[in-house]
Amino acid sequence: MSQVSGRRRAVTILDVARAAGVSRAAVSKVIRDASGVSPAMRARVNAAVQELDYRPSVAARALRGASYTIGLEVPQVGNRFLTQIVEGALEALGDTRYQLMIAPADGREGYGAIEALADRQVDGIVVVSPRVEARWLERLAASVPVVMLGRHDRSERYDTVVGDDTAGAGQVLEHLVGLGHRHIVHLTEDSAVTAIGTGSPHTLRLRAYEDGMAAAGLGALARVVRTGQTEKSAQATMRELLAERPRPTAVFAGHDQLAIGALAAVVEADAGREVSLVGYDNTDLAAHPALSLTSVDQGGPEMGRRAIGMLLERIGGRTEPRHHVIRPSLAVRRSSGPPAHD
Amino acid sequence: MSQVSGRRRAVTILDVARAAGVSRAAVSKVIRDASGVSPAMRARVNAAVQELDYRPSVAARALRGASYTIGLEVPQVGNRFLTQIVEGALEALGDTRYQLMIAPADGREGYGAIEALADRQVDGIVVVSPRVEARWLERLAASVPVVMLGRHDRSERYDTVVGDDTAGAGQVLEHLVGLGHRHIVHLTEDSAVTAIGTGSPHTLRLRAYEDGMAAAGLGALARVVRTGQTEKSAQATMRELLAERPRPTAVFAGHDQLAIGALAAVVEADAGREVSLVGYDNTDLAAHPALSLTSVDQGGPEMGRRAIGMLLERIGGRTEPRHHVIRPSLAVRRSSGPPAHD
DNA sequence: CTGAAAGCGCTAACAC
DNA sequence: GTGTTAGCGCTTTCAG
Repeated sequence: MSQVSGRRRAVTILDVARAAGVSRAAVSKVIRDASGVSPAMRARVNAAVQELDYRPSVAARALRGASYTIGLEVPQVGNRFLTQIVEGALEALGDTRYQLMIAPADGREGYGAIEALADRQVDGIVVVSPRVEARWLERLAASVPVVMLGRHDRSERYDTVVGDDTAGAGQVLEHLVGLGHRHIVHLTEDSAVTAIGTGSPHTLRLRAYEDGMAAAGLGALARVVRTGQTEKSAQATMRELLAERPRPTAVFAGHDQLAIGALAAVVEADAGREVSLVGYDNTDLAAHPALSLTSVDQGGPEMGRRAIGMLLERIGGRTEPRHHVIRPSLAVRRSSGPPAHD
Repeated sequence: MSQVSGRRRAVTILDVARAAGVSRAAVSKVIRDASGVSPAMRARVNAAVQELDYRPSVAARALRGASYTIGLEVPQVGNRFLTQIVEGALEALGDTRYQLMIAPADGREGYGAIEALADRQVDGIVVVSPRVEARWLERLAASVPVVMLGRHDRSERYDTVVGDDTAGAGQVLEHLVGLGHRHIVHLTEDSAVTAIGTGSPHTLRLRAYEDGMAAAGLGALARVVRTGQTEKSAQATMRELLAERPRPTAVFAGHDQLAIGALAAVVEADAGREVSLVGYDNTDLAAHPALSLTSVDQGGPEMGRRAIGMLLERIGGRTEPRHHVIRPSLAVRRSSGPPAHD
């Protein structure tokens, strides 16, 4: 009806049809460039579209078919690693007709953001939060193509893209042990994150840490310290570690955000030369010379690109699941070095 | 009809109505908790909703009325300042029934992301990119509530939230001049950004820089250096500045990302004590002890919160425009100090 | 090659 | 208080 609070009604396909003196169906064909339209009609319709500045309603389209929207659920907008994934995804979407929509799940627990995406009839969903039940995800995947990032358990219903967390953490351990460290602490998020079945990346990193310590004959020295998921809490936890005597000589953080928080405590205590620090994700910040954080690169942008690629394949009709594993590599920087005292 | 490539058809309101033995309208009323439903019916319907795991289609709803979606257009997903805005926005959306959807405009120029949002029938749009023509925005605002962030020119059609860039940059100049600096360079993005009418934040910061220099009797020493929008390019530009003799003693960067890039060059050259650096935005990184960057805080989260507040008011019916200005404050840290040699 | 008509899932009038 | 009905804007058979 009339405009709500002075809002203008949008131009519809009917307006265009009338202006061009053709049927709605004809307009529809032209804008989708479907076959079966004469050049003359195409020209008339296009002119009318231009003239009226017509834009098809995605909602109406979605009701019939596709919304040309890819949804990406992210647990935390501020997370640099996720940001890299998004950049890769955008790149892969490039000039397809699909638009990326990011639904932030910040704070609110549960599946709200993912459901919001599904409710909006997106054509495919990339899920990043690892705290999602596999069952639930399978149900979701029954109605819309899904690719899950960073989850190791495989499903018949959805695709996955993961880094090889075991290998990555293994490289860290080799590096630190190789430098001569023995008192190596693993700093990771509280157990909620490492307890999600065996599939969570952080669980695997934790296992690999324990295995690596054991393999180096340091099993008895292995020590896992939990902290919150923010930089601030990692900083606070690291302060406590630095107050201990003897101090651990190296800390392997579960991800860069924790590592960067820990680094803050190290800088405060001016203990840079005494304790080595290694992160995971090789966030762009890690390379900053003021931080120079040794970190495992697991190719965030590549993950994003791959995820989109798989989704587009699914949308295109593929039904067999695919699972892609990315090989990580360690970027060694100044935050790690030989222990000060042997 | 039947499922596309094995995809399950979603439960519709009709399924629920049948299961509950009532009409579709009744179901609709219950799920929107509109008035005029008996407790008994409400119970039956709710049971059926649970049973079938029914979720209303947002697309279908949008066709009639609201999509309960707020769109936020961001020019760059990796930008920490934008991230803060998003966090504020999420907070303000809290437990309203509105869902935030972020449309990243990364890279692609033009209004693609904003249009994508509008096409998807969002109930309101927050626009962050300052490179948008006022005209175009006014047209958009005629069909959907819009609030524009960081733009100084006022419109009758849309709301705005801005920091007082002139005051913020003024504080920086006072700070640096007060410390005794005379060779103060302003590092800002290439002219495309500072040339968008008089409304762009960066134009105002630039003006305030020039005015501040002049007011301090340093007009002749004023020097504006342009760089790209990435950390890397700021770093490269800063390297060149550091290679000059005499070096500038202070650099005021147009925003933290540039400042952080510049800081990388400073750290590389080990010139930390010789050149002061000030940023703008007071990004969370600025507070990190390894960077400790002096920066202007313009309340990103507050901007996000305010923007959402205004949008909800518009959606609620307000039609007169509102424009909100946030007072910035300077966070002084170790990156700025008195010049080494006078 | 073109147009008429049915219907996607939902809401809002309006009858009953 | 409850159900019927007419669309919202678009795509898609299916006749012509």
